[in-house]
Amino acid sequence: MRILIFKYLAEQNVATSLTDIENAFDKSERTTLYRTLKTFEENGVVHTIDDGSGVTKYALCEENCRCDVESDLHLHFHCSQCNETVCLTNHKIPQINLPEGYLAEDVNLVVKGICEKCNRI
Amino acid sequence: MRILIFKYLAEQNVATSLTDIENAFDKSERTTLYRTLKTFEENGVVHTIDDGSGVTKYALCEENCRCDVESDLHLHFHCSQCNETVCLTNHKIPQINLPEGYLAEDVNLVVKGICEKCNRI
DNA sequence: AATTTAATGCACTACAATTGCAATGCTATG
DNA sequence: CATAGCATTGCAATTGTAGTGCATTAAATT
Repeated sequence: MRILIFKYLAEQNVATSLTDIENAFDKSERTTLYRTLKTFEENGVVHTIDDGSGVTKYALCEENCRCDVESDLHLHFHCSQCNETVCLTNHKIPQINLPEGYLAEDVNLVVKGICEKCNRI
Repeated sequence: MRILIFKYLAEQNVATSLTDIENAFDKSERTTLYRTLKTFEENGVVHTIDDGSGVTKYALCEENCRCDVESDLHLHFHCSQCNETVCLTNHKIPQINLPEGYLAEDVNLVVKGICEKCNRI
């Protein structure tokens, strides 16, 4: 089952919500998926994305992803038209200057707009 | 009632969740607050922040805030210790380079870590 | 084979977000 | 002043996601 989930995620090139996965496998249970994804996350296989749509989405980590040891530094793009979220892994988050006394541990950067696919139509 | 809510928000220097406001006014209803805030948001009085805590937070827009006409460009800091979210209105979001074909409409940048207050303790 | 451990499925809870509808209050106009 | 129309508020209920508890099944270890 975990392997199936992994494969499914590998096929997607966009971040996928729990419900999406659930619909893809109408065999399996939400709980299983939920816990599987949690396990994946703990072991640095996937990372979660909060794209502001109110639903947590999941995406496989890249080969050299180090989101388990340091913050996940690439940005995400959420299309307000097709509602898809893509990882722009090549677009790193620029250095953020914080005021004195603030200590950054993690950075979440989500850009909303129209994705390339919808823009073409 | 709306004026009371506005005043309350003006007193806060951190972004405030619906529940926070609800507790502050144990007279009023969630629905009223909810709709009031929605009205405020539509009219550019407040902006909502998704700081990743799973709860939408609200903060008054600045004097010269133009988040109704263009994206709200300042960043937010969410303290993982005291759980407060502050608007770092002086810290603008740097220009983001997107791949060809992508059109940005809004940018949401939340930095998580330890805030100045908690860091001092 | 028996015992232990991991994985799965079902049922349920918790909480934020949201909506429908009725009741109330306010305003404008005849 | 009456009343019709609209905005605001309150209550109840619904939706949807996240998460937990427990029993059952599958797998691994001895």
